[in-house]
Amino acid sequence: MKHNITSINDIARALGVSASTVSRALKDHPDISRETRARVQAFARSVNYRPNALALGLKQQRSFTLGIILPEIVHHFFSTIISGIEDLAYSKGYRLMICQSNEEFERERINLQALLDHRVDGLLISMSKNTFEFDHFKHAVEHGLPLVFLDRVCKDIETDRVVTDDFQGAHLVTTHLIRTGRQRILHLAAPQHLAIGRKRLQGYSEALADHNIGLSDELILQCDTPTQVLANREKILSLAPTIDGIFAVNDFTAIAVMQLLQENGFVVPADIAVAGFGDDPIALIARPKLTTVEQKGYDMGKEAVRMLIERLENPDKEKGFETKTFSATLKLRESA
Amino acid sequence: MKHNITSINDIARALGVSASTVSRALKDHPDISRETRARVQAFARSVNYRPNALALGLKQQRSFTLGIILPEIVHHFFSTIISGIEDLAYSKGYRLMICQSNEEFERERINLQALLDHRVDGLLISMSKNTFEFDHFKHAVEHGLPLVFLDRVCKDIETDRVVTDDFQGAHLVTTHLIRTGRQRILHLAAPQHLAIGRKRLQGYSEALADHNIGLSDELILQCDTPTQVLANREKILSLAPTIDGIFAVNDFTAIAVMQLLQENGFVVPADIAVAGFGDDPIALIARPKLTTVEQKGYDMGKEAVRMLIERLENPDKEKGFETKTFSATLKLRESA
DNA sequence: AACGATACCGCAAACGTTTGCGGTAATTAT
DNA sequence: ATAATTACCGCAAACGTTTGCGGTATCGTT
Repeated sequence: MKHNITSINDIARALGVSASTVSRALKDHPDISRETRARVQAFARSVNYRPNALALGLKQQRSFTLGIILPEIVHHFFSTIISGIEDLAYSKGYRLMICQSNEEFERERINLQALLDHRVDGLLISMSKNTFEFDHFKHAVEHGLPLVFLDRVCKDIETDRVVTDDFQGAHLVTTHLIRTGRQRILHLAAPQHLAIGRKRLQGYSEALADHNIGLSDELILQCDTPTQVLANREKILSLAPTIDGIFAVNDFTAIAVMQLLQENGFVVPADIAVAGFGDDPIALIARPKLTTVEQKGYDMGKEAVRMLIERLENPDKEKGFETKTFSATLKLRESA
Repeated sequence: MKHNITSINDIARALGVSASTVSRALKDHPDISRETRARVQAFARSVNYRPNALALGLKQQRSFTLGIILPEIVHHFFSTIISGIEDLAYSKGYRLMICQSNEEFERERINLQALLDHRVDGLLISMSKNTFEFDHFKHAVEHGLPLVFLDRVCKDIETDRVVTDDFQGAHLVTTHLIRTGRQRILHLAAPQHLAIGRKRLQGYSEALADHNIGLSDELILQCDTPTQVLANREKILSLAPTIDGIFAVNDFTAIAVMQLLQENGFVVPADIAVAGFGDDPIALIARPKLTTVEQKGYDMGKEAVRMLIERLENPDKEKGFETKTFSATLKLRESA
């Protein structure tokens, strides 16, 4: 609804000049006399004039808005990403339109379409777990829209990416488990169509191989949420007497399995060492405190939006796509 | 930058009709013949025509965008609020522009101004902890923009609100502590210019009074973050031998103080019972599991956006402002 | 005095969409 | 045959902003 907001046309009428004079005066354009500029600026201040971003966006073909699609906002890692994005975007004068896909392909597609309709200047996307088809991303990129994939990247689309060195992190933490005497390590894995799932499993596998420990299929379980820990409780408990370590693909899953073990008489880390991936705040709250791999959500978010804004503000600079890989850091605590 | 996106004008040229014909045909307007409507619609589909939301917004004076300002996105409670908002907004066809104030008044003010510039249809705001002056809210409301305050409300502005029954929750949990034998209960409070801080302290005070227990100023400490628990560690540890319960204003603070006590030889809940407010996932991760008051962020977010959209979609319905108060539920676990 | 240059402002089109209302041809009623 | 009505489409203005370019008055040079 019309909110009696003052426009350039209103100012023009009030001062008896044209809208183009007002527009130029507000920009301190030398074609407009100093006197007229001063009159217009003073009046604009007095009526709290603010340019309409919709009109500006239509005229300039820029909306100063970035579109973000993440799987789940409540997931701590994703909320730190958003926080990092928002902090830098705010300082650079960009607004954020944030959507969550809730791991649903269709919702991701519809949200992406809506962001395109709103003429966002660029996109930051972490792909849904259930996205197996990428035309919606292709469509966006074909429009020349800069897009940075974050964490959950789509390998079919050539574009900038910001990821954690999942392989390295998994390798580090598995190596740590082995070097502290663990030999039979269960890996609670993410779905393998996700790069992070694959790379963390690869890191785990390679670390075992590096220590001449054979890979055992029965020690790899797809289980990447607390809900799935519950769903797999019988399996996990039947394996428990035969293992001495667990590397879970994220902290929530690690803590869920740790608590399951503790509730069933196992002592962590004495009986079974447990490690996660993420270094969420819960890692410090859990007892024992969780050994995990730090994942720098905030910094990743900041870097992703920095890369995006660099493309937006240098559109003619033909720059090859980059993948920025954040190194993983092992956080040694009590659980492993 | 122009992304070669098809406009109504492009379709009009291609089909040899006028833009107004195309616009009407796309809306199945009876003034346009069936044959022309069919031709236009088929062509629009074939070129993936999508209306430009900026142009639509300018013309219709509606942007189908809601502005949200919250203190901190990484704070679990706020991320659940966003999730609730986003789920309902998505289903009703609204986009979200989300900003965080980082508890800074100036950033809240600038973010609010930017949302107004973008002509968001309505606002959902949880006030910054450091907001003591409300002209920026008044300015928004004076423009006739619907605004719903969430959780951290501003009492000087008449508008819709969604809150937790902080008083009731605090009363419930303090009563529980008393009824399980605790007599000297430390309250770790939020700043008193925040309604939630005041009401939770009031609930605590009233519960003590209800049980003929005198209120002691030395048992009220402003301390509402883990960082402040560290800052107040000497004070808390000097009080510890003289108290038998703690009611902290939020879960993070409760768990931080619980861990401080445990690290200094106290047993929870045997020596000192500890309760929080919020029922974040960390409540279940902490050991002992935290007794706390459930705060329904997701449902509050959903309700807030429902109220906002109801006003947007019924602008002529003169409806008094409401405050929806979500009841608090005590979650009894092991820490108290 | 005449001509050229400059200061200062406004016209009009454009971005993309919607819609009130008018024009014209075809159809229907008298 | 003529008048009235209707179907179907387009013109033009509007939402709010920007900007290329032209008009006019004033000033400076010859």
